[in-house]
Amino acid sequence: MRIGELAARASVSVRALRYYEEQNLLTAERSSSGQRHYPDSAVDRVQLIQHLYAAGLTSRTIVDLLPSFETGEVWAATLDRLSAEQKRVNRKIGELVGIRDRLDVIITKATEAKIAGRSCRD
Amino acid sequence: MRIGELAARASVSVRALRYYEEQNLLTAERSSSGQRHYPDSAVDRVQLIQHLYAAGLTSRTIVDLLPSFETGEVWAATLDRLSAEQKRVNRKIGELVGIRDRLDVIITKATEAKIAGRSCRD
DNA sequence: CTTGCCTCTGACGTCAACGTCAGCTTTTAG
DNA sequence: CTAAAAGCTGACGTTGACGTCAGAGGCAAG
Repeated sequence: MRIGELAARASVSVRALRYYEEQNLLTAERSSSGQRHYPDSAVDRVQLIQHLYAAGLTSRTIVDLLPSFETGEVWAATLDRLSAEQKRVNRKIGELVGIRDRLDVIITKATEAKIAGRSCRD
Repeated sequence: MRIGELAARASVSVRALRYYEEQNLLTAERSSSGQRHYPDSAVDRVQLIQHLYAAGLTSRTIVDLLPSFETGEVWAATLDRLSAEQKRVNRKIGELVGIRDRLDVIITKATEAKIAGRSCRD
């Protein structure tokens, strides 16, 4: 498939896909006229990349760790980085859960007060 | 306390504190010579701000929602935004847990392979 | 053929949360 | 008193993941 279709199927912009290629996160076959052509598997790859970005990993880190995600094979030197990222992600989950709980408390209180007709201004 | 001490106690930079003031997230008394003076409670406030940033909230959003966090009192219009942020945070937690689990699988496999002496290159 | 959409390669723009530097005043330690 | 440390106000720099625009070429439909 060409870049537009991949962008649509993976829900990212065309620009993002070209950027991923620039960062060596994604490769493409080229047609004789220079257009990029991707296999179906590229959709999953792009979505994985998106999830890793969302988890706070940088392009540089993703480029190092992506092979491990796809092959399951891990170099010894990579294992440390994987563990480091795991710890980082776990810390971030903790932070987010903390905020979510505070939001829960506030929202619950406000909703109860609303039902009771108190302390919820307009 | 002055800005340097607050920065140290809240583990942020002096620049960050001035930036928070610029964004109306933090106010300070001024001495006659113009120096900022903060109450002890500012430490907690700054740490809360940091956590909200870490949760992916923007300055604009924090400035709107911070009063709710501190007073527990919620305007009706604010309640929707709080819920929206809560949903966003919950989605993000889900994403992070997904990544963490994939990291778990990879690391566990790699570690077992290492123990067994297989598929962990150097 | 040509119209209209897709794609290409640069290359500059954006946005948020600060970092950093300059030049100056205030406070503190000895 | 004096020098170092800390504070002040602009104002420009940084970083990452793209957005956007210009100018040119490619491709299926009528």
